[in-house]
Amino acid sequence: MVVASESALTRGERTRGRLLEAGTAVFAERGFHAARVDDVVKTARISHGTFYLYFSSKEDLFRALAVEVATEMATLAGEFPTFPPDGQGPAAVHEWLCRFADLYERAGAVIQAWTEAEISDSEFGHVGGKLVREFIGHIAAGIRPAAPDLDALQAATAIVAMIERTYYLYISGSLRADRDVVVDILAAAIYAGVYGGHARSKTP
Amino acid sequence: MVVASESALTRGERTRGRLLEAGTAVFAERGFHAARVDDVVKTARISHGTFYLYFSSKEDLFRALAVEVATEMATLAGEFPTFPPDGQGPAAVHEWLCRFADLYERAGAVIQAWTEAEISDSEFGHVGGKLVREFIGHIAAGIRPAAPDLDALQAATAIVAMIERTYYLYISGSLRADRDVVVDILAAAIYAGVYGGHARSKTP
Amino acid sequence: MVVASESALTRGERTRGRLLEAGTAVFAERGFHAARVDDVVKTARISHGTFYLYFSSKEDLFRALAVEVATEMATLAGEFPTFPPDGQGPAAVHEWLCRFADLYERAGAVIQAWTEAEISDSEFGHVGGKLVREFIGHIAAGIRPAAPDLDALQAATAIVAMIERTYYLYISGSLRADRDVVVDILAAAIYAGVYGGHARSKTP
Amino acid sequence: MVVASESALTRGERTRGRLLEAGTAVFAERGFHAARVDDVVKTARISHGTFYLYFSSKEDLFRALAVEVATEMATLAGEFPTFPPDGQGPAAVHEWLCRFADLYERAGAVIQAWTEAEISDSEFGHVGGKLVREFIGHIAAGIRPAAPDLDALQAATAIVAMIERTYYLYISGSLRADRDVVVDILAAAIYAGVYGGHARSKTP
DNA sequence: TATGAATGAGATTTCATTCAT
DNA sequence: AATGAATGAAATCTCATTCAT
Repeated sequence: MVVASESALTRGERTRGRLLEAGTAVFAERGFHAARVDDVVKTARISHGTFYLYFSSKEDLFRALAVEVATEMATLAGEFPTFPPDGQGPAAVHEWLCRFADLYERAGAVIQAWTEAEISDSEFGHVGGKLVREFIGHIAAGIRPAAPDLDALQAATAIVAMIERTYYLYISGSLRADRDVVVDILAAAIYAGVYGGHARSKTP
Repeated sequence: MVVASESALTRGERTRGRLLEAGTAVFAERGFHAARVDDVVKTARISHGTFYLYFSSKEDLFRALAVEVATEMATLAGEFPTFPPDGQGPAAVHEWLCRFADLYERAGAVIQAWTEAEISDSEFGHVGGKLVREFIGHIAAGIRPAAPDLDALQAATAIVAMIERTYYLYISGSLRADRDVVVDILAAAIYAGVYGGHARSKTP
Repeated sequence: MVVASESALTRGERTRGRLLEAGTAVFAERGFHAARVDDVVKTARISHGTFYLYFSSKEDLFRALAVEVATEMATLAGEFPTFPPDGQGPAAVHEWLCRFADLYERAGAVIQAWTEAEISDSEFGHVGGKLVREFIGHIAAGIRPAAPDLDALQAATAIVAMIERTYYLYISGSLRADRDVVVDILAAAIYAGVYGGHARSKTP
Repeated sequence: MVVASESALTRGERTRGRLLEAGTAVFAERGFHAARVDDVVKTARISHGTFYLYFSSKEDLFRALAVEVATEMATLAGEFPTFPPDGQGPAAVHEWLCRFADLYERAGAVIQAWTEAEISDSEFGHVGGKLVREFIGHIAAGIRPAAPDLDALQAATAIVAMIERTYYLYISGSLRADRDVVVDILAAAIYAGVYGGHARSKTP
């Protein structure tokens, strides 16, 4: 029998995909420890048994998600714009921050859960630490030309910390501000830090 | 009858204190969800039964610790130095950051656990959000005189986010830097942001 | 494919059934409060975990049993014979009392436990009260034609109370009498009460 | 110092008395198994330690209460009026049933708890069985002269069962009737059973 | 490839009882 | 005679994982 291959994915690949999606949703809602495999399989509408055909454990599912996110993060970090020394190019940073916001909105939950998992499990901690250092390195490379007199690595550290936690506060609802405002806050702070001037808000 | 050594604390108060201490240690080591009451009572060297004389559940113990930490945080925030408009007073901020570091070193675990608990439990989330906004408000009050042309609340948001996450990265080991360096990074970044200049590191 | 022995019950249904049976036995032996889930699962030869797949708690298992018993009780009550006005038909009451005895022997434990549960839990109390009133109503309907001059509902109340507690005394061993004798006592008492005469015992 | 002995009871006796009172109340409200020593000492407003100065265990307290009740029961049973053969003396039975009602109202809880305790503990069971047989014996002695042709012991069994459970249904709220009506129902049923006639209700 | 019933180790919580004061 | 903090055995319940179908 000839089946028109409408879908490029095998059944197994689709099941795996649904589990990854469900995992993202459940880890987002409940965090790593509080998330139960039961929640994941109910969300994905598959059985417990099937779960273990694709992932060897709850941790394994998380690892898979974390790898996905880490890859996207690394890619995004590599695309952080190089600051020209003359203080030009604010639009590029602004646009990059928006892309970061998109990613964080989708994957912030996994990043949070990472933090949570990190405490007890050293493996994630190491991977996470490495990712953070890589991320900082990329940002440092971007700002170095603009301000050679400040320690780019140190400045980048502060910038990364600020970006991550500001988005977290935004997502968690602690900050009562619009997303545009958040992006502006961050852009302004980065400019102030790197160029020593006060970049004014873009959105009226 | 004269009592030789009148203890200032009753037996019960001492036991409660030991449980709070043990709780801090265990939440620090394992995080909120992974922490077991069993770990807490073993650390405090008391029995399971006694634990439930003082706290109705693991959540209840956490709540008590969180209130303690929140109080200390609020106090510290209220003592953030006011920036004189002439760019003086770096020493005061530096000293304040050191005090924050002390507090974070002691209580960071509870703050992390707070984040973790926040996801599923709305009560903590609300309290946490309120605390963050208060904290930001105090910092904003401190920097407002120095740079009236930037939105102090927005700047304070970025600063608080940066401070918190930078210390977190330091404590979690993702940053391979000394504590002095971390304090310097933050001080420099805050100065750059507020005064628009590059405050150079104190430690060579 | 032809399945050799198609079981009418799924595996799950059989497990649930075994738990209900085990519950009846354990509540019978130890009463409601003293019964431990551990006893039930050991009797049913299944694991603790499985128990909680079928019942959310010990109370829940009891509820299920109570519903079963209440249904049987209600059915039996509905079949109480109508007394012909001429004092005929002792055999029918005698036979009905035997059926009640059978039910009480099987389910008396649950009825006792009901009483026990009733004290603290209002839900069971209400259900139990309703069941008793229904039961009394059916008996009242049966005796009304025989003795229209006595308040059938009041007489039925006394009859039901007497039946229940007499069987209880018999089951609990307080009465040192054979079951046949117990049935005779009750039949005689009911006849005496309803027809105003002394129905003599059947067993010499 | 001379103390006017206003109270004939020592402090210890008063404490013991308060524990007995509290025990009655708590067993009444929660039943034997669900009653916690904590409830008893809180009700009596004494400490856990003191409880164990007077009673060696929760069961011991119950035993003491049960003995009190059993004694009162036995006394009351001994005062059941003798039925004259001519069908006179309804007033005496009516009055006796009222006294039983008083006792049951005060001590019914202990009687219920007895039933509950009986299941697991054989000692109480035996004592309870003996009490019931004694009780039945006294009632049998009372009705024997009235109706020599019926087996007085069997009739008494039915009467006792009926009385006990009817009051129970009344106390537990399953019966929605006034106490006077309950007494009347029982009196009527006893008369009908013993004299073979329909004794009509006393209360209009 | 999929199912879902079953498992059992381990977590939380309760409460009768003891003991130092 | 009284206190109440502390105990610990035992009970309830959860959930990641396995396994027979």
